[in-house]
Amino acid sequence: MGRKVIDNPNVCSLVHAMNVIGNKWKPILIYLLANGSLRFGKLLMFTPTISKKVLTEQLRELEEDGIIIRKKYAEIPPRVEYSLSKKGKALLPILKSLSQWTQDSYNEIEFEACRIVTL
Amino acid sequence: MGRKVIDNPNVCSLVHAMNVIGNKWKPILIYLLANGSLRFGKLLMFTPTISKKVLTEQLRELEEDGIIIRKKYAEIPPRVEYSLSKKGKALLPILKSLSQWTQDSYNEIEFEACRIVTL
DNA sequence: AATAGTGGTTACAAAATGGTAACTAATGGG
DNA sequence: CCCATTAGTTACCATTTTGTAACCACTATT
Repeated sequence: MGRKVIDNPNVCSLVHAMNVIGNKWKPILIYLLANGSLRFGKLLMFTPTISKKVLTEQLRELEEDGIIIRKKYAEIPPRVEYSLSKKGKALLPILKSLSQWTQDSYNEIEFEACRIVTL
Repeated sequence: MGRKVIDNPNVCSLVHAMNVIGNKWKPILIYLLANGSLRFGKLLMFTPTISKKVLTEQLRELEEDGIIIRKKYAEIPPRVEYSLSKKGKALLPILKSLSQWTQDSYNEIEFEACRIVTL
């Protein structure tokens, strides 16, 4: 009589979604790209305290998962533009509703800690 | 000329939401409680490979964040029932749409890895 | 007196994630 | 020949997260 397992495709898909977007930086990066493409340098500026290394890693993973598109121009100095793919854009309303959920569920004081993190 | 910062309340709230649900076990636990309360032992059984220690930690954090309710009965052997709070229930449609997003965006092969994890 | 059952706790270890600082490649301009 | 610019890479380290195994408290049952 072994341990029961999850074979629920909904739970499985949810786990997958979390693997794709559920970490410290990815939802922020996706949100930043909501209004169009941005260059590496801009993403670095707009994402406070992220390092080049970690930004590169996160962008690579998002690209692998088909969330963003990386367009490299053959210029010197280099120019690279990141934008949301169709999959990525489909995520926006969901991220918006998550954001809204926080705003509906917690008052200012309760998530003050978050404000500090992002200042 | 310092680095720019995020003061967007939407991004901030999204970060908060991810702090609350964006890890390996929490979305699964919330999903498991979608259809009513479950005892500690059942949650342990239905969440493959989670350890008692980690399950306890996750449940405590979800309780602190107001997502679940812990009801302890004064019985021997002990009985503890976990259920979703109002905040927790409000999360369900969002988790469902995340799950749906995966199912719309990735084919079976692409998230086969996830199936293996949950078997 | 020993054991089972439930919901934990504890000390410890391993793995995953995130961070720092220095370095690189390629080219135009002074 | 040196410097600036951009988008990285590299080696190394710190922190956070997750996991393992043993133990505990309380009572009923054998």
